[in-house]
Amino acid sequence: MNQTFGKEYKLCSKKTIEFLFEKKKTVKQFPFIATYGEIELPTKKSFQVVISAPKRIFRKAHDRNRIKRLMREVFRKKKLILEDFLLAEKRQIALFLVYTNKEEMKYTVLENKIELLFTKLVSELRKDKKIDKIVL
RNA sequence: AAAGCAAAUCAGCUGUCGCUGUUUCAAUUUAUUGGAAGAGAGGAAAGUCUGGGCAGUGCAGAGCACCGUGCUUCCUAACAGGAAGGAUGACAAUUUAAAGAUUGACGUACAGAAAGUGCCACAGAAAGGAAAACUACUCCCCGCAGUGACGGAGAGAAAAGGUGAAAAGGUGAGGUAAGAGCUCACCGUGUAAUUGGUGACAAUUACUGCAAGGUAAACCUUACGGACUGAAAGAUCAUGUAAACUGGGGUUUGUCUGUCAGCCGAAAGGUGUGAAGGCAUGUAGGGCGGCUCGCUCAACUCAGAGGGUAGAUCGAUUGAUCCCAGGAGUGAUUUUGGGACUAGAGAAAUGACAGCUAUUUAAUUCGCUUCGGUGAACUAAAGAUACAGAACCCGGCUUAUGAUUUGCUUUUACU
Repeated sequence: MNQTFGKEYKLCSKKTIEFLFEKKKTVKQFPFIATYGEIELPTKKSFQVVISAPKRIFRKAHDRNRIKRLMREVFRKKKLILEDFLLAEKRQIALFLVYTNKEEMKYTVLENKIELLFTKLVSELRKDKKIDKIVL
């Protein structure tokens, strides 16, 4: 199926990012930390994401570029896990993904890790919905 | 073969999946979907150290302060950049009795120290005062159990020793009690003239002298130059409202004009109440990079218009551009002709994976060998890797860097 990962998946709105960090719902799977939240987005895609490598750890610009490219690549390959779930449920989320390791890791390792992260995230989202129903 | 310098290039191909612009085709739901073609990081994109373009703010002008630069001529849009030249420094070689001279590659923040102020530690007798006598030197006088390589007092003397980064021109000769630019020769240094050079400066000649140092990346003086901010600059559009913006009226005092209205007069004219205009002037306030002189604005009111919102578009890539050829110039550079369009993102694209080719390392075999190595074949492993990612654009400087290719120079080996 579709593996494209274009501009529409990119989260740029400062307001949305502020909203994410107010809520502070996170899922951890080394070497990633994902902060997420449900919100209505100005796009037809089911999620938008910020991909980040901290400047504190990676001083050189080309190192940061390398990490972000790897993260974007594995995200693109594995995003269907998340996207299929969200499409089925007809929900939209915003996501802020941070790389926390101090060194570059191999592509195949990262591919497995992101898969684990997505499955965790999906189960968390299921729980959230149950809680919402109870409240309602 | 090695080293140095200069220049060029940052691999390519195939497959799968993607990213950002551009052009284009098709479909429909008319703003979306799908497809095709072609483009997509650097020599430093870095440091943000400099010079400009561009933009905004400010600006009558002058002085001071502040900052920068500092041999000459040239190049350039400009420069703290570059080219050519001059001077100078220590080093090496040659030469000389020595001082010095010549050559070479390298370095120089290379204006002024008789405008003034400050500083020059330690050592040393003396370190800036036309200075200084410690040892040793010379002369003269005195003393003595001692007649000395003795002791004391005076004078001369900066040549010798010692200290120091530096001791007051150097070397040789004369001279002298001993010495001293005291005198002479050569050299150095200062001043002046002449000649050569666009000039920095050089050469020659003459002369007074040689007691009067260094430090200005210490203050300072002098010549020249310099507004400040920075693309998150700034412009336009959508929404429809501020204290910022634009326009009108109003805004100190005096005096003049006699244009308009008013008043007096039959009129000529007068008056100077209001309006208008000209000139002069005062005070408190705002503005003019930090200060001074000086200049300039108007408080209030009415109307127009608009702010925020990391929104969209422009700014933004056709330019002091790049490539090739010819001409000018020692060169930096410039000029003529022809050709090219070569990233334009926006929390920031240019990628990931797999395979092959180059190459590197190791082992084996064969050839050559000065026995150090070296060339070829084959096998295995690694396998495009250094420094590093455009953020408005150019010129430079500095720093970081692995390879491959080409040219020049030097050294070594062989012919």
